[in-house]
Amino acid sequence: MPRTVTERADALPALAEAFRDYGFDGASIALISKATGLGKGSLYHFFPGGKNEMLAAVLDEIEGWFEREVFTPLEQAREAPVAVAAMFEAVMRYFRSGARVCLVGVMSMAASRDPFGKPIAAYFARWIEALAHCLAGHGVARDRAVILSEEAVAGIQGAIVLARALDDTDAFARVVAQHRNRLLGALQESGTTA
Amino acid sequence: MPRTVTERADALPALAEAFRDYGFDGASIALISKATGLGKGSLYHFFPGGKNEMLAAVLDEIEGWFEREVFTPLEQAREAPVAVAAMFEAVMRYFRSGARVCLVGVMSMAASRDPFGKPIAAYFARWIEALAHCLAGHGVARDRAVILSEEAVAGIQGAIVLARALDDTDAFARVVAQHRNRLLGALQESGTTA
DNA sequence: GTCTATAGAGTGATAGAC
DNA sequence: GTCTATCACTCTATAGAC
Repeated sequence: MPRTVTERADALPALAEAFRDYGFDGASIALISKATGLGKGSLYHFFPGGKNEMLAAVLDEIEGWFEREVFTPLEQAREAPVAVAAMFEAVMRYFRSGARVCLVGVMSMAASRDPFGKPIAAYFARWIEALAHCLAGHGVARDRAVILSEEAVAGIQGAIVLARALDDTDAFARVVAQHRNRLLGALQESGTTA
Repeated sequence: MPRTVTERADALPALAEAFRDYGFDGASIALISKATGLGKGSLYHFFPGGKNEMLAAVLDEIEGWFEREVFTPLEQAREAPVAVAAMFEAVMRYFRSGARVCLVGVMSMAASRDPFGKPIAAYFARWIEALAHCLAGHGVARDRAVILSEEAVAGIQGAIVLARALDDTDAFARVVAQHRNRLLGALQESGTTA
């Protein structure tokens, strides 16, 4: 009967999806069990800390994904315009044009966020920092790079809210494109071409 | 023992606060009862539809407030720059510089939103429409007015997410100021001064 | 036997509804 | 206050891998 040799990490995508779809409070253990295909026994074996540990693991995986796919590429970029464009493409794909919510963003507004305040803050701070570093490294004044980055990251979060509210992924695409063009424009003005 | 002459409307502010602070799922009837000072009996007397009806009433009140304080003033504005500036001031106050979440925005991302999809969509559509009308009425090209408005409304929502995540109301102020200045700049360019 | 992954009955507490 | 359903979580039992 046992021994399906499942690893804890294998459950994370389904877990993340459950939290995204139903929220932290809304995702009951019964629902999570169904979503992951894991019995309660396995769930509590892998996550002895219960739901909190499950969410912590999911947030950690998300942070890891962004670190690899977004933050590091931005910081190591040789050509800022290419890196910035790539970031926006990655974000469009990841959030499915606003049809998929940002779990970190959702948790930042939830009451149940308290135990997760640090990873949540770190995610956004890291994103802004990486983007600003990329801009500043290519001639944009540091102060301006930071405010532009804050604005873009906030804009992406807001675009998700808008797209979900209006049930309109085009709205997401339009808003995100505005921010992309603004950043690319700032890079062009500031001119260190490579 | 009864007859404290409370009206249903009197409970709405406390109800709204409870939903904002704990989320729809997180706000239990027991908690709501304490927050409003109303017993369960009174709550179900005023809101026979239970929690769903409570949230619907709160969303309706919020929509009413924005209609009076934000949407209508924008549409009837004689001087667009003044009206736009006033909108941003009202928003800064209402959301307490990002310390207070937008209940409509939060609900747009929640799974429990299903029954509330229409008022949620209407709130954002109305906001964008009123703002775009104000801009377009003062010389900004219609298409540009719409995308600028979408971007600003999304930006405000994103600024709330960011401020909560970073626990930094200054970030909210900075991002919102960027959007305010962009709209005021667009009005200045387009020039029909009144 | 020991260890790990599994299923799921059973725990008390608390939910929303009336 | 009373109802039933469901909550997060615990525990026992067990099946294979060593």
